[in-house]
Amino acid sequence: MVSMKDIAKKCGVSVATVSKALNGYSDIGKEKREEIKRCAEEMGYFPNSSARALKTNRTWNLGILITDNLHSGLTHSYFAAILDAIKVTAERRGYDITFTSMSPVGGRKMSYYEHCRYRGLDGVVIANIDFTSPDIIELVKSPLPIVTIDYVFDGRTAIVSNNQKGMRELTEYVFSMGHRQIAYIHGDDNTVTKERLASFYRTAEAYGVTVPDKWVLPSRYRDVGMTERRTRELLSQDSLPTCIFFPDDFSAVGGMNAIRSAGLRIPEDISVCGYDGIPIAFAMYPRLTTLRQDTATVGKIAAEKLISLIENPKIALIEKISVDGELVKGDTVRRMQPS
Amino acid sequence: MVSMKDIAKKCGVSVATVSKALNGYSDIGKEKREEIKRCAEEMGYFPNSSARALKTNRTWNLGILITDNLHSGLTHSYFAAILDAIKVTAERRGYDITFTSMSPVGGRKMSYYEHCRYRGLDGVVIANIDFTSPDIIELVKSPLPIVTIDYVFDGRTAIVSNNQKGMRELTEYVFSMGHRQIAYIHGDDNTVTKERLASFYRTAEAYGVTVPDKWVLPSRYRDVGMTERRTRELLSQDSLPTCIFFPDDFSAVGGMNAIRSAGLRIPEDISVCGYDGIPIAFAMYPRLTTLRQDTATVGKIAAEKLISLIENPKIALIEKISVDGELVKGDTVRRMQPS
DNA sequence: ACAGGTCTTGAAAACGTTTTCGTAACTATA
DNA sequence: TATAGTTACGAAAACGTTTTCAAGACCTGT
Repeated sequence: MVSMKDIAKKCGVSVATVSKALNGYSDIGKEKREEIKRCAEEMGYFPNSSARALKTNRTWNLGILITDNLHSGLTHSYFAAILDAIKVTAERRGYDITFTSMSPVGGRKMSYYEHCRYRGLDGVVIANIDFTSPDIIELVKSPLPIVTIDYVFDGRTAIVSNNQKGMRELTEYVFSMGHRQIAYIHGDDNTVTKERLASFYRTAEAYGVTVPDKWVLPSRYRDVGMTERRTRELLSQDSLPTCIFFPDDFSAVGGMNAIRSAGLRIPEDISVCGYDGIPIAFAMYPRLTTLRQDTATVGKIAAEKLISLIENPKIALIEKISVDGELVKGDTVRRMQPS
Repeated sequence: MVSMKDIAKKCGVSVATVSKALNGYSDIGKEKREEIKRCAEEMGYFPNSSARALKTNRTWNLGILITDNLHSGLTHSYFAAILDAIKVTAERRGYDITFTSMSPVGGRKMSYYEHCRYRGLDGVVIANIDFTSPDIIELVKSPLPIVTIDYVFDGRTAIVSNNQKGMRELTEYVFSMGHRQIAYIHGDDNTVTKERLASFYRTAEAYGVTVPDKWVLPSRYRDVGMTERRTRELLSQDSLPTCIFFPDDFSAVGGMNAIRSAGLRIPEDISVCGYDGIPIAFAMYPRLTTLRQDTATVGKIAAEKLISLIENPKIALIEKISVDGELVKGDTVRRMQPS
């Protein structure tokens, strides 16, 4: 491995001079700088990030905390898409991405925060995780630059998909299509769900519609089986809604199966909506009516805000940023005839 | 940040002693070792990975190269699942995962290999990438421990999903259901596709069936639109197959749309198969007949082999490991009546 | 010719570890 | 008691950088 020392020797200068020439300091003569740069290139020199980090306390490395209890959030297409955007943006700014776990190193378990210190990460993005766990709290309370996704901590920058507006748009669309009997099979009990539910109720109220409790059933995100069962329960009631909202696009597939095996057609007999806008929603037939969350923007902003928190700790603002989604009308909500 | 120096001062010993006590060297007295360990714990000491890496040339960090030309492979559920398994396995063994890109650092573009050197990665997993690009070739020819996924390089360990066997099983199943007219709309022209195609032809031949060229059409993996168009073309021919193979489960959705909008039912009028076994395949109705690739095992073995390559460079074998998938019968292939 | 200024450069310390080698103090053996 | 062997510890160098500070070289204007 060729180091600055080798370049210094070859060029007949000191290591300090090489360092400064390569890092663009102004106090190195033009010809000398050129020569050193050429030398470095020729010899295939590359800096050693460990040595640099040791000296500067900057690793140009961002941590990602995206593991949920079951699995890593990678198989969750919403978070995978966000991670993708974070990665692209970070790389463009010269940062790498490292996963942050609680794995044991050298025999001793490390907390998330300890792990981040160990690796010297410049900052961390936290997403799709149990935000109430003590380990996360410790990390959030630490002095590390941090950005959270879809969850807000006091005094920390957060990027959230605008569930309130999204749900409102989706609900308004359904109302505008003439529906008045709407059921909502919703996801796990967390802040995202609370926001969507609240927005759902508020919008219905604005239309003067009261949603009966029996039409609001709990399921879980991405749980096809449970959503299918809940849908079956719903369909066994004596009065049926004309439209059903599902927790997300994926679980909606389960719900739609339940509907079809009950002999009902979508959307002729019953309309449905998903949430997320995952690729399959655009591909399926009929195209699913849903609200596409703007994962690309969420990820991009998360990375940008984190980096500005790192690079301008004085100036950077602590913000809560809402990213709007986009209504995808699709074909699973039919227009009701005015009765 | 508390360092070994602080512990040494507090315990009245030298830094060397602290280092050895913490790393379990045998030449430190039992009581002293205990005291030092206790001290370290109390003071909240954690090692500095940069300093350690600088000295030992080991980072306990694995690189992942999974970016394809369009986007990062993260949104590709097959690779996301593999990455997930790699991550879990690596973490269990004390390694972290860092993405390896070609981003510019310090103004200069780096090749993949340069990037790996820069970060001091102990090894790299390469997947879902253009294996013919010069940058990849450079990396593969480098002295770095490397494992490739679904592509074989000479003298390098590779983990491949057993496409040959998988396609054979799928084809045999379809034949066993009485089908003799089978079409194959296949994916991009790469080694995976070649293997599947070859296996498809070979199996058909074993059943004494010749597949007409007009029934073997090129599409692209995960391309719903193109697969839908190709399917339409296929359906416009005057003689129709009784079963269609699609590039993968995702694009199969497009194909199925084409079939249905031609007024044909699945599987009553025409049978279909996907490939991959992504979650949606199990959720859709009717359940898709497909071949589930064992992503968990592929990822796990990839990580394990890479780590043994790193830790036992002398002993570790260069291998080509085939991971079998599993036939998922589903409900999209109907049993043909013997005519 | 000299003071003061501007450009260039290098010596050296520091970052936090690991590891080699030396040595002092014991312990066992003859 | 002298010798050899063992055990426990520390001094110091090294890894590859960055950065401060001093200083030499070269001007400029008086």
